[in-house]
Amino acid sequence: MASEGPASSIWMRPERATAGRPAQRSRAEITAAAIGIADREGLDAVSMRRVAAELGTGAASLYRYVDTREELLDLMSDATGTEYSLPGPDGDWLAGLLTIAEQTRTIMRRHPWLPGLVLTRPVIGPNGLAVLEHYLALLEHHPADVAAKLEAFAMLNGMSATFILHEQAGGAAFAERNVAYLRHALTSGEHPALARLLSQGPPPGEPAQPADPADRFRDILIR
Amino acid sequence: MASEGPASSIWMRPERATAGRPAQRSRAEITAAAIGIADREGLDAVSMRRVAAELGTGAASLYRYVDTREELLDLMSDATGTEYSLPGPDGDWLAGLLTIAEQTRTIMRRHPWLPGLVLTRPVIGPNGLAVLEHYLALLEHHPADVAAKLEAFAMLNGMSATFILHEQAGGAAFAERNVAYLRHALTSGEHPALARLLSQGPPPGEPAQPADPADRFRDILIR
DNA sequence: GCTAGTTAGCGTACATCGTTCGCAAACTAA
DNA sequence: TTAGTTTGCGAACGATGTACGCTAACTAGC
Repeated sequence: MASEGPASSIWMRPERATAGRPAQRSRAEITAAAIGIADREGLDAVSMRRVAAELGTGAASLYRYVDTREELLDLMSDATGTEYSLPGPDGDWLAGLLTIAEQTRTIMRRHPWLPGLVLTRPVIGPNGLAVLEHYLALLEHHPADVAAKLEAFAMLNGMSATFILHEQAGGAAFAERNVAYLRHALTSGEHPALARLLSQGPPPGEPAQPADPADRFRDILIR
Repeated sequence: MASEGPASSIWMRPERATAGRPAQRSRAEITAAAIGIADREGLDAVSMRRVAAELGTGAASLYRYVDTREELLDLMSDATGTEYSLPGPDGDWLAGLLTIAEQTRTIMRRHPWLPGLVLTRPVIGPNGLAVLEHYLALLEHHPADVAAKLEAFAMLNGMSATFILHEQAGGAAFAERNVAYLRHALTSGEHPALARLLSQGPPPGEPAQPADPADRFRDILIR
């Protein structure tokens, strides 16, 4: 019986047993394989069989390391926490926050599947906890109470994820469909008011002067 | 051949053909059934077979109305746009924006699956277009250019979705797991720094003075 | 009213998915 | 050496999204 109560996370279970046949693989190894597939082919390509094949093993074997596929996704999410560089605080907490947020953006651009996971299935593991710890240390002398700080952390992550999601969507298939429909709706002659409102600038989809997303990101966060 | 280019939305195809055997159902009818299931049993329960069964028909029949399941999700997303009440602008654009955002919150609470869809699969259909039109009308005399307004609209929706997602997560299974792990990590004796930082307030998971989410929502939006 | 032509309804089938079961192999502790 | 425990994993199950192909039901033109 490896599974415990209904509300326990994978990191509360020991990774390896002390007795019996030793495991050939590790959580980290499996997680890395899954992340590689997701980076290359998208999150949907991360099936148990596909990950197992990547490791040269059988699909059922993975269930010795992970209770469900969703737990594997949790491992992937948390693993990206190792990509942060968390220097000691230097007194300027705003600058510290911006540094975190900008690293978040870099990491999420490196792993296009991350924003979706963070938003739909937020999870805290050892690495996420380290980031949270750093964040709280930055704000140690800030007057706000802990609850507010935690909520702000959640909103900061959520906004970053949302921003990167939209940033990616610029060239993705979804935007094409939406732009196509917008054009269709405008061309159809209906919506004269909308046409007038939109005519104040360039047509959607191809801004004449595309602002650097990094700058826009910073502007939105700092306001 | 019903499908066109790779990047065209469902609303660019005519709903009903002029010739041939007339359809027994409509997009709206199918969408309503799907929304009902999602409201009651969650988005995962919205399978083609399940929706078809709800309508007393076969799964394959749905493909006469919709090319893929994802298109059905698009229909569901856009259909929620009919639940807005969009009064004519009265000059106070900030109040107008807040009214929209608060309706967004109400609608997303009524359809718990909506925030996830909005974030992962943003889509614009006829009803979403009406909301966008109203939003742009509110800001008609605002000095910002159209691109900035569109981006602000996207961020407003994204932030609303993120907020409701976290609001819902308060009692959901994910939070339990995370809180359980946090407690586990703190109890384990490691992370003395984190323990100190968190001790400035009540333990996580059970805030002593839970603020009204509606107020928090307004505060965050207005700042 | 008849005949083409076109579309809808849908049973069936297929590939793929997450997951479970059960057994043999491989190890630790005594 | 033995008993106990855990791992690896082939095979199977149920559910999923979707393509195919047939029949039934309709419209348009005569």
